[in-house]
Amino acid sequence: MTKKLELLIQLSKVNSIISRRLISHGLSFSDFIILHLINSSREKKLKRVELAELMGLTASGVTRMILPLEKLHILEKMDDATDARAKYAKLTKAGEELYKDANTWINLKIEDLLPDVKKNEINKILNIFYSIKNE
Amino acid sequence: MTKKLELLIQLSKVNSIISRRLISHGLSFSDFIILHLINSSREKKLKRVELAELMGLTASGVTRMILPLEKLHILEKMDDATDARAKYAKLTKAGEELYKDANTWINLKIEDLLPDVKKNEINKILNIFYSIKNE
DNA sequence: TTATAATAATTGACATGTCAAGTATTATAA
DNA sequence: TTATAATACTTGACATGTCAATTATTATAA
Repeated sequence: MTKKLELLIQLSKVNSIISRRLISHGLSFSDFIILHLINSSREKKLKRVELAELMGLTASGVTRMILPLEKLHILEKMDDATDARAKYAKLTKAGEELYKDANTWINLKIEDLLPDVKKNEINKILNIFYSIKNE
Repeated sequence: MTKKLELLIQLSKVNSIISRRLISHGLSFSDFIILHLINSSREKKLKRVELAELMGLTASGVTRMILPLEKLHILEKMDDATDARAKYAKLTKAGEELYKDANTWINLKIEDLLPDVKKNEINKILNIFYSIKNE
């Protein structure tokens, strides 16, 4: 078997494990990623297409992920001033609080999952990941 | 933001991209992984719990993944001689052919996705992945 | 301009899982 | 033995996506 295939199989396994273990404050790990990406963006708001690109999902998937977060008033819609097609998602006040709490908890949990990984190892892996383009 | 969180977010993204791009011969990448793990096992058969452990899924998820593959006669059930609870999944003749073809195609595609990754880099990443235990 | 193409988002139908509970069987401790 | 716990698997109800088609709007080329 090729090493690269083994790598992708283990990556899939790790992703499943991570997704099941990093659930907190009523948020799936994917939910948390959405909050995190919005909070980290320059203007604290992101369009569906931007989230889709950042997460490697389809725009459709993002629409479906965002919907329940809006219902729970964790995210809110915002129109784009110059493009009537686009809709931004941004954190509500409650969303910001929730994100802060979840972020603290998740980072502790991650330290637990990956205790001995060196920063330069992480950077090497990230460079490989960044090289994988979405089509 | 912590580097480790960034790593897990990118891992999730890469997993999504991989899952959408490595579809072949009517098999999802997860389907292919099942076939691959069975084919790579010593006795060319695996129980649901074994597959679940190897893939980082729940036994329930494995049951649901295997069902359509059995319907298509790609996999077949086998009873365990010494434990009436257990059911093995093994490749049918058609399943073996399908696996061979998909394996060739997928390895080419992977070479495309990860052209410049060195073997020793892969081994380092694998060691990190192997250290992440499923509870 | 104005027709044509491209982009942003959503929707219906479905795939691929999870979790909690249930069934059947096997292992263990009294 | 035999009651109790543990294991292997499945199922109902639901979450989290995909793909293909559709609507609305914006960009581009003639």
